Amino acid sequence: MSVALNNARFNSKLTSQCQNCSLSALCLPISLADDDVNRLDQIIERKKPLKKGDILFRQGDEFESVYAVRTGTLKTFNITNSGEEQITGFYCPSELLGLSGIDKNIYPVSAKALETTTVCEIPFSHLEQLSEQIPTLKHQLFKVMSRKICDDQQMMVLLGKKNADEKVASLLLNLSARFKKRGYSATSFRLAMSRGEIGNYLGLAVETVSRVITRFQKNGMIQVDGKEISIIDLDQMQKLIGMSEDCDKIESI
Amino acid sequence: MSVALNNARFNSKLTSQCQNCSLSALCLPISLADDDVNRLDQIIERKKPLKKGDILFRQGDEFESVYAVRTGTLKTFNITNSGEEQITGFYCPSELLGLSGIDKNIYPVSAKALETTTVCEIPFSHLEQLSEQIPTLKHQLFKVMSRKICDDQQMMVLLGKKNADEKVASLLLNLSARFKKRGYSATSFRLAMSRGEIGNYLGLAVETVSRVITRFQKNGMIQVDGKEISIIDLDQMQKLIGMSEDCDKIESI
DNA sequence: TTTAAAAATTGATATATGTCAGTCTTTTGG
DNA sequence: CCAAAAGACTGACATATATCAATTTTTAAA
Repeated sequence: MSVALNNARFNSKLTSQCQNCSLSALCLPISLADDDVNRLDQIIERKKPLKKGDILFRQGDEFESVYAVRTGTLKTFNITNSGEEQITGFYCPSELLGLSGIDKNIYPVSAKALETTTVCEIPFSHLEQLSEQIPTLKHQLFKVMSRKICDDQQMMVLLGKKNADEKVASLLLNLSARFKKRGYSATSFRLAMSRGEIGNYLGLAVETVSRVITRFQKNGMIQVDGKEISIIDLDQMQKLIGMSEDCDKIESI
Repeated sequence: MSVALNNARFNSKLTSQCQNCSLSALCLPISLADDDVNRLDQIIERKKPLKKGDILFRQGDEFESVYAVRTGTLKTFNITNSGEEQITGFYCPSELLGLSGIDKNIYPVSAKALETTTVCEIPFSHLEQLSEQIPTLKHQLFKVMSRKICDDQQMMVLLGKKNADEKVASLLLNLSARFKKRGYSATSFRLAMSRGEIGNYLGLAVETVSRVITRFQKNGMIQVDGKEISIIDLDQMQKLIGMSEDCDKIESI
């Protein structure tokens, strides 16, 4: 992207693709030296785009890589013994997925594209090796995993303590924050997932999700056109969930 | 402990405390060389016992250490904006807590002893440094964190999809498995946490927990005397939750 | 573009679990 | 050892959300 080149990095001698990737500010450890970025770049494989519905990895597959989302969205899920799908997360650009596979060398969930999606594949053994030579990278990895633990625990709070309204509002605000971080609008975005997937993720029936969204719209809190969402009254919404989503709260202290 | 000394390690030249700790098989990376164990040992501080109700660290405190439980039990929890406590985990001997603090350098939860408890404090900066010199240790750390992510996601499935019976049964079987791993009885143990704490953790009212436990007892599935629990019909209980708790299932493939 | 299939919405009803209240039991501190 | 407080249990009732069913809208395929 010429835009990407016309920034502060324009004068860099780097030739790496990571360097030129519009996501690098988010996905690269901030303080990696130029040379380190090049080394990281060399272990990354850019895979061809996934179409909607394509599987990136399957529950039970041997764990080899973690993936950074470049464009699009994925969901991770397990198939429970009773055969139902349980969604455990949604992944947007710049986010890393697959970390849960490290423990047993097997992915404990499947990952599926919700729309056309591109990812960078990062073979974990290489990443781990490289992290031996680059302490900052190692620390970043610890941080990313720690944040995931923190986020998942917030999700536990949501599932255990919140009512349907709070659950849906939390998801919308969470997505909003993630879009914002990537430089997109915090108040107007497109949901890549269906109402059914939202319900599955939040522990609600589809019908309940639908009703909550309708109610929010009648309240004038949001405006909805299919998958397009505009948050009209961000304040009210934040109040609704008691905003200070704990992990987030701490961030702002 | 003389018992500990009378095992295969008796002939070791190691003098470290970790080496002699009855938990070492669980808490030490299995394949650390003797010398590495000694180095690990040197960074660990053994703290004086916590009494029931004592706080190990507080939500918002600066993150400095992770802790390995030696004896006793702790819970981690956050105080939500509305002032309620939400328990995010219980920690038994050999388990590591505090990892969620790495990300923001602040503990996002508090940790409190449920009974008299001893822990080893492991300053994280030292551990991280040491992990640079001992790749196996680094890998173990990644694994521990990955497992935590995996476990938390299972918890999300539990909270989102399971009914009260399944939730309580899942917790009992989960505790059972953890006791078993440490060499204790898998079918007879003492709950360190109150019914209220169980309910809080599982997203249920105390009364519901009480009723479920009573029902299980009437079914002859368990026998209860206050906090003492005996699982009578493990099979039935495993069937109840559809056993193959996913992460566990994969382990057994 | 037309048609079939999938997803979303809405209403009526059922139900699991929460809430409230009272009692009994266990734990704890003096 | 006793008294007070905390925890646990049980029943009656309330309610949020699930389930079922029917309709409308959107998406995907031919």
